[in-house]
Amino acid sequence: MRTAPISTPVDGAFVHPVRTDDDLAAFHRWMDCRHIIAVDTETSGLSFQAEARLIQVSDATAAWVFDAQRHPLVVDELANGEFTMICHNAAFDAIVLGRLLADYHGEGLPYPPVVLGREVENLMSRMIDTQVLAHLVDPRPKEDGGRGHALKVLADHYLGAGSVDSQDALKVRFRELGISAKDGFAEVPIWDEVYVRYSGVDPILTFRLYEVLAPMVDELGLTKLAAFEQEVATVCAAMTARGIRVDLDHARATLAHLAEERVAAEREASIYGVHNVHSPAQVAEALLVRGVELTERTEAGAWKMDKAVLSGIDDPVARAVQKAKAASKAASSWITPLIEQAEVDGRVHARVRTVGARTGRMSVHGPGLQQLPTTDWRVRRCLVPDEWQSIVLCDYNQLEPRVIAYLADEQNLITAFRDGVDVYSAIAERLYGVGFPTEKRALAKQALLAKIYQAGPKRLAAQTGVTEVVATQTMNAFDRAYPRLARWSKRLIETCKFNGQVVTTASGRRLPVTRGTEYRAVNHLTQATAADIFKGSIVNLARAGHAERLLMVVHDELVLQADEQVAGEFGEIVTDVMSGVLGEVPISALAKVAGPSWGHPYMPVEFVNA
DNA sequence: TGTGCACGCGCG
DNA sequence: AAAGCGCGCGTGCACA
Repeated sequence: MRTAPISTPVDGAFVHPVRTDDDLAAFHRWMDCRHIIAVDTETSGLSFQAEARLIQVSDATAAWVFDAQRHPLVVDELANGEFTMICHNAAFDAIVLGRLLADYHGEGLPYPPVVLGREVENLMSRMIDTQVLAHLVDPRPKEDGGRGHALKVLADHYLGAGSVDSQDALKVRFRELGISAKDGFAEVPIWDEVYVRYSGVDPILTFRLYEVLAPMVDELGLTKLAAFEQEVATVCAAMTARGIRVDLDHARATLAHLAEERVAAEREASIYGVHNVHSPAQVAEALLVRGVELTERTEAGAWKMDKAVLSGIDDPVARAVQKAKAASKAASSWITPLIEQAEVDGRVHARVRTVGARTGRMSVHGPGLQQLPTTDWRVRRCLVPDEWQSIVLCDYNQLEPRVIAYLADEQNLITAFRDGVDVYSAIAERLYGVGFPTEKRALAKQALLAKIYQAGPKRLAAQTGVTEVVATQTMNAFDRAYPRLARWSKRLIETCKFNGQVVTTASGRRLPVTRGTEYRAVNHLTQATAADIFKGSIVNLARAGHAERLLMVVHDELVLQADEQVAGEFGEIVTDVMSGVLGEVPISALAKVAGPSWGHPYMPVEFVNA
């Protein structure tokens, strides 16, 4: 008995539920000799351990839909087949399928991290991600004049307007069934016709999207870059699957301390009438009442009440508000997410968007491990290595300054890098002469960063505390001391204004130029080139056979774990992999053995031995 | 109740 | 003529 196919709003496309032996036989006849298919999964939610509900396999017109919990052999076939799998956001599906495989192989929760990582790596290595391809063709997010990279908008654009939105259709269906939008994906009956229809439509659109994007990728000269991104994504998906162990005892104890700190500071603030420290309007009001002069306004015209403003106000209200906000920030932005997002295995499995930024930089979320504070060591202290392992941190030395020196062919900077001297001191020396006052080093450093970010004197002044006049003099002196850098930036911006729609990095990565903000191209080119170098180190680490040691990536830093006894040597191996040259510019990295937690290098000495 | 914007703040 | 780039994510607040 065959189950009746379900029609779809997509032209010529049908969805075949696989519920009987005859359905399965028909699927196998369809699959025979295929070398490329689209794969998608539906889950009960978006968290790492969300339950798999449906698995969909398709070409451009036919989708086959499986009950994920009832078809172990299909998952095995996907994992061990010879075909390529097209997915939209492949890491998500690879992890869902990898967890199913671990289940079927009798691993059960919690999965051994390395086993799960290998399943995911194997699956990922045979997937092509249309989200990545779309990003390479046009990396602009919605908020930045682009389309973003959601399946729906990409289908609309590349396959013709009016494509169906499965998410919207499903939300309507959830409402019909009387289920909240939040719980819909967990509670909608597996064989609900609407659910199955739209679950099948997604891989069909993904397959069609691939057929359009693949030739574009080739025509734009992005074939090699796409393969490179694929390797990066494979390493990062396996890293997510393995996760990082959380010291939950330490996390809970820290949370309690932070609550005490917050309560004490809030009590202090409430004496002065501030009952909500997170309401800038209320804080401003309380300060004005106390006769404090406010000058800065926000974009929307309200009184600016950020850290920079508050720290410049000598008043108990400002101090109490800052203290309360700091404690609350640490608790709700980091410690609580670490506790809540730790899975049954006691680990966080942060996801990596390998093409997260429009520059090709990666971003991490769920939780956002790239933003953990460096000043409050208690937060990173919550993340610990596996048994008998030691955390090792390896980061590039001044990667972006080296990159911009290379791009601009600025010999006056390149010389400093080649000589291996402290580059910020070298800049200060060029600006202020031998024996410059030590505090000038920080100004010189910020001046270089200002060139990288295309900041002006106003910003440099605010950042460093010098007057705007001094900041202007500094920037001018910088341009005289590094004339090739100044000329390169100026020419790049002019070229972009004249005929620039897109600039490309050496890897071929496309960086669209937005009219009116052509100056950003200087930063985009620098940041994107640095991102390519960083990703190269990940690929090389994998090729050297050490990818399984990777715990997290933070823009120019690799967080790894290694056997305690060899952690120091391992750090050297990794920094060797990371190091190299960019033209004449040496690219170097430094390893640090952190030991029992990611937070240890950030602790004051008296804590380390305690 | 859910959503989007403004603001703030952490990182590189 | 002048321009601080790139993210994730929490709270407050207005509005559907």
